[in-house]
Amino acid sequence: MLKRTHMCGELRSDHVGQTVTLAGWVNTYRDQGKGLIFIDLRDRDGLTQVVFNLRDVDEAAVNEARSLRREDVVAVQGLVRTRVGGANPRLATGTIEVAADKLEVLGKAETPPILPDEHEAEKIAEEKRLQYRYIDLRRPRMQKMLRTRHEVMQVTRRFFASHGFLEVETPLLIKTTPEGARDFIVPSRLYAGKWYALPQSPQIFKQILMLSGCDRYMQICKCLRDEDPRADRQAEFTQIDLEMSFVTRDDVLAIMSEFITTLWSEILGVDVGEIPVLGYAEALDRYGTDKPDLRFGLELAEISPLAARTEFKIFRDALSKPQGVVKAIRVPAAAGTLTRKKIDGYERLAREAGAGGLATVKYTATGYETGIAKFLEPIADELAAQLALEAGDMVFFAADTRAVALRVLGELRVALGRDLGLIEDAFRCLWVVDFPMFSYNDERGRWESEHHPFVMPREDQIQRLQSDPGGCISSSYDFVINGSECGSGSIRIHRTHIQKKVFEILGLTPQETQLKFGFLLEAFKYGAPPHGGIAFGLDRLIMQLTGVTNIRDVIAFPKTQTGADLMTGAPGPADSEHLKELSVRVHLPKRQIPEPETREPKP
RNA sequence: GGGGCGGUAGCUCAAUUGGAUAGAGUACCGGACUGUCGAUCCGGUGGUUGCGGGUUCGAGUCCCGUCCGCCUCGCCA
Repeated sequence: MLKRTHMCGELRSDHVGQTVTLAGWVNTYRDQGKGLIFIDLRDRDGLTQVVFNLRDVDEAAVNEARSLRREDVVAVQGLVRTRVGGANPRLATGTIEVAADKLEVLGKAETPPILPDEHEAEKIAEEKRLQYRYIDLRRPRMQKMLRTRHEVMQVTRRFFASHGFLEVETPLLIKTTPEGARDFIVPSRLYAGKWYALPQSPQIFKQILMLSGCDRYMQICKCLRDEDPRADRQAEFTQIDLEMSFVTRDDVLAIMSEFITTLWSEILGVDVGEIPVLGYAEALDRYGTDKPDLRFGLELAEISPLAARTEFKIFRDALSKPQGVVKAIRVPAAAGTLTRKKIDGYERLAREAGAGGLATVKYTATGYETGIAKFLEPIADELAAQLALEAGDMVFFAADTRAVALRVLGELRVALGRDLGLIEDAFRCLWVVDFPMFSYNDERGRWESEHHPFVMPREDQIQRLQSDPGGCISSSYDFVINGSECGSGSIRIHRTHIQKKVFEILGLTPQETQLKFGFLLEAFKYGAPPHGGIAFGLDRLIMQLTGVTNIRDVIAFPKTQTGADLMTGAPGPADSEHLKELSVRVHLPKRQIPEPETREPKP
């Protein structure tokens, strides 16, 4: 076999005169007839033009080159020389070419079902790209993604190692934990009828590591949650998981801010600047969400006191509800640009978000026009002053319970920012802190953890666990970048009596607590340091760093929305022998679930 | 589980109100061409219109069911 001497993106004018050997895939071929054939050879590094010329090589080699087709794998030996036909400025190697004298076909390709062309990739059905992932991954952009992902992992390990973190692996086959997402479970062969769970996160193990004196832990680990995927969510995903002993919240935020700054600097050469900290309540009030996109303004305004002075029934009805509010969003200079159709779309969006409708008004030099203009007369000047209105602005109103109004305007804000082109090309990070400890689930009639059951209340809030669980503020924090939640953590409970109290609020009986978390409570008894940490969503960080909106594009081998792997055909059936060993019997529901189709390439 | 969009040649798409032999680009096959570079030019092969049923003289098109993919709500401590 011809041994490779260089990569396909490597050769420059400096190499002219050298005899080299390249190996890779035939990206394109251009047969000029008689005895002149060009091959663009591709590997993960780039493209190099190889030329077969009857004037330089024997006829057998030219004939073999003539039979080359796209995606054939070949090795080529030849002389690097300046291009006879002029440079190609679109290629990094565009000034040179390799004049082949030896060709070895290492892997002849059948006609490929899809081609790894960047200009085609956007059009090819994702189903096909997933089915033939090995071809799709040959695209430069996908190679770039794999490389970026690799670099992020390298930077991460280097950063945390240099800050005293130990990389420790935690088990995949673990005990199922109640609450949280649905677990994937694995039958135990040695304990008939018993099951392992796959981890939703290494949460308990990393806390145990703190009790074990590990002091600082990190791991890049797979987490599995059996819930329906979304554009930014897979059942199987990767976390950068971290935990530190003897720290306060601000200690964690400081070092994690430094990590993010380092990451963006090393991967993109971008300075993300000081990362601001925003309270949960303030984030909701100003942006209608706990993961605000700070790349544009359009902040929400609270106008309940003014709204109360109008005769508008929608406003008055909303304000008479418990937690009723009227909130407004000023859209600068939108009166001329927002079409009727767009505004109708926003009204539909508002209804889908739970609102009864969406009140609108235009502000002009002569006052309010259209929509609910007439109702605003009693508060005309004060409203204009509070919202700092200028002629040409529009205002959207949401009047409902606080939760609904915030959700409606929060979603509207994002849609407006996008539609009006207000989103700046930048990375805007922030920490959101001071989340509530619990939220009340009306359906289930009980308190649930806002984050998870091991989150410590903020130090000044501990007594509220007893008196006012709903008002109790936690020590947790979320990392948000450009409106995407990419990390989440907290200071943990390390005192048994507080942990027991939290379990009690969550409705676990002492017996259940003992059964499910007895080992953890026991562990706390024998010397537990205060500790806290965070987990970053690696996939989401890579999405931000590579500018893609689909999590499947940053995972080498992702699954579909129904949890299938279109390349391998997983999930598949287990044979009955195997099931018998595991003491598992399959009991299909009445409506049979068909096997996922295995996608064998046609012969 | 709900809502929305989509599925026609290997790939990307078209096909009028239900009407004749389902077309185009590209890939592939054959031919021409010694400086191309998303090569070009000429010719050709290629179809279970996702699958099953129904309505009709006639279905890619209409109806019912079902499968697959994407977006989304629920869900995601």
